[in-house]
Amino acid sequence: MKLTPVMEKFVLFWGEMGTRWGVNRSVAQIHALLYLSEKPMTADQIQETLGIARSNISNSLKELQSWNLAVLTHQLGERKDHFTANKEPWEMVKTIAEGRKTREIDPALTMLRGCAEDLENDQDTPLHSRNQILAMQDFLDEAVSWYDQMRSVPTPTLMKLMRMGSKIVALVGIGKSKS
Amino acid sequence: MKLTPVMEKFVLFWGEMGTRWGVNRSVAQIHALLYLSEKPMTADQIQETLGIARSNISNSLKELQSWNLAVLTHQLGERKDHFTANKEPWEMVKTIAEGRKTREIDPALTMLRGCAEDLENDQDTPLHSRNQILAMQDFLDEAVSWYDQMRSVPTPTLMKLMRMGSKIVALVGIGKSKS
DNA sequence: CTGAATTTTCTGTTTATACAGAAATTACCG
DNA sequence: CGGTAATTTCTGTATAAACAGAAAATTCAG
Repeated sequence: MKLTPVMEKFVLFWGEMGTRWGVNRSVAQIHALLYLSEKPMTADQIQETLGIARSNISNSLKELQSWNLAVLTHQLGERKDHFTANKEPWEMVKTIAEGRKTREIDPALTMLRGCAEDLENDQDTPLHSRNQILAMQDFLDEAVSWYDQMRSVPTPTLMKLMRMGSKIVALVGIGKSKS
Repeated sequence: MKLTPVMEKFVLFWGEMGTRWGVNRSVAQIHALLYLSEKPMTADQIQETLGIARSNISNSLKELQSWNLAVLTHQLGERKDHFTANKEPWEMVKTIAEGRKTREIDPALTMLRGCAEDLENDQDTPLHSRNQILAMQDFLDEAVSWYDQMRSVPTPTLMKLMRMGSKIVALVGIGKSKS
């Protein structure tokens, strides 16, 4: 697939973007390409389009699959593996959120719970530091509990919630009365 | 300041965490340390505690300041610069969100707007790809508009909203009736 | 079972980032 | 206007990640 200048601009920027979020450039570029592409692409097609080494494509696709950001599909009568990405930005964000939660937030909570346990028989850690650690744990616990609930809310509902913006505050009636 | 084992565990983990989010280890460690510390710390104290080079501390503090995650304070009668971090997890997250928005989302939107402009006089880009680019722009526009509204909501209100979890969906009456 | 197509793993190279130590600059005291 | 404390910038080095090409392994058709 030949990229038009606009598509190239998009793919390159997405690649740069990725690096800032701890994703490597190739992975992000391939993801952008699949996002733009109407049809599933083979590793060879990706290679021709982006001009990066075949082995990198393979590893990057594996990485994208592990995040559920790319899925392997088969085309009728074709032997090669084809890959697609979800085309809905909202679903994409949800997928990324899910990945980051399991890879980063959950381990962080495990660590924090470990800290909390250690603190029970610890006379040395200053009170303020103890409290800070526990406060972080509480915060993440709450955030995860919120996330777990929102996860089950269907995307169209989430979209509506988002479009309400801060109007939601008045609607649920908090902030005006002291509670 | 001497770190107890628990504090060390926290700081080290935070450092690892940072690398996954595109922040370098030293920066994240220093931030964690300031988060734990009751009193503002000098660069020298940080150096003694974490054992990383003086120059790194300097650069890392500059980085943290550019994110508003560390602020320079002066202690009475002390000549050295002292640094503190916000101790509230919520405020911390808000600060990070603000930084990422201006550094990453805003430029992304600028790029996308540029693409949209280019697309006006572009006959080559396939329809599907056009639509994907525009869909991403719409999504980010909406997300930013939502964020701009939420930014002005006071933290305690945000906390209450979060504690409501998905109950909020029923309260605002969406999802049940078709709209 | 053989051979071609396809994908993955392996190995060395390049590139970018993190980092330390020294030098230089800046700020502040008497 | 020195002199010293404090901080930042500069320069080289070490480390880790990204990457390419080749080799190996796997898959599938006939």
